[in-house]
Amino acid sequence: MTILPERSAGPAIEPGARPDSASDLAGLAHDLRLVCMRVSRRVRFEAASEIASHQFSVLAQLKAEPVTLGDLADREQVTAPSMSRTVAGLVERELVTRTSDPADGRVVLLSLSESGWDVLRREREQRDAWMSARLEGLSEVDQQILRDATVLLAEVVSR
Amino acid sequence: MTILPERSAGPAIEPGARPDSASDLAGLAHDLRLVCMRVSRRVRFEAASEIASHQFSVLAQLKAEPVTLGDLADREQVTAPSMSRTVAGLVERELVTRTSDPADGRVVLLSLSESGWDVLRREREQRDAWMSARLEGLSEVDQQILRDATVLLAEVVSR
DNA sequence: TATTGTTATACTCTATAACTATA
DNA sequence: TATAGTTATAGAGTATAACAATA
Repeated sequence: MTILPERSAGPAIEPGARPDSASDLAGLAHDLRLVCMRVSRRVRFEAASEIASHQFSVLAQLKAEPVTLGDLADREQVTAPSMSRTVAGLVERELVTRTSDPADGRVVLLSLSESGWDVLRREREQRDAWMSARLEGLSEVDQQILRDATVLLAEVVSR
Repeated sequence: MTILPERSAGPAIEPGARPDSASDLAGLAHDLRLVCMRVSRRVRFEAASEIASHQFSVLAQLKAEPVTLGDLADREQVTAPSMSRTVAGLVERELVTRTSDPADGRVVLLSLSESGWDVLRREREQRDAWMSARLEGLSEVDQQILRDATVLLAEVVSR
């Protein structure tokens, strides 16, 4: 039995024309993808944000280490001019710091400021709070299922 | 042991300053949210699309039944003028059909055209293909874990 | 001469305000 | 007079093309 609509097997997408096949991998792929995207969408919509989505995404890229503008553009799949502008806004808001690469004068290294960390932390807390509210009251057994699934998902998504 | 970075417990977000607590619900919420959002992001980035994200989102809203412009705007969390314009583009591309509500002359009912269904179907197939490729080769046990988790996630996200 | 990044310009998506048509 | 939707106008984000600085 399929819990989510629009199965990928067969040409029919219309309601009522869905084959029953949660036991095949394609069916799992569809249902799992859809539910993940629903989580993502609702988190983005319902966890009130103080920063635009594309800006937050850039901040998140700077968590681990300073990144060049070109790398940022690649990771976010936008052009260099576009990223240049986004970064300029973040620098103006003092969420991101620009430094020159001592080894190559052309390169600009971008890193998070203290305020940038603060924004990132608050945003994360709000998003996690939304998710925590959803999981509230789940049995230990169900929690363990989700824990195991999280490990699996993290593995397969890294492929 | 936490598999994903940036735990929500405690003030520290910096790498290396993460407490170990995958056994609490907050930790699960964080890890699960993050992996769902990663799936969503990679699907949107890597499953090549023939249609812009916000346009696709509107098409998806029209799957079940005709929807008014105002309802569409609410669901997509944009203003009516913005949705009016988005819909105008979809109507011009003949992916969406406009009809008048026989009961109320002010209301515009929007529904999917045949081409709209085609686009939706192709997009869904590409996204599912991406996800299927990730799940390829998973053991039956692991598949069952993900199936159970999908059911659980669908339930809690509906809350 | 090639590469990194910015500036110039145009197009799209979004918003608020003002307008039209219908109830 | 209130509601559903559109048009007018402006503010961002993004793209391509042209430019500046450095390697």
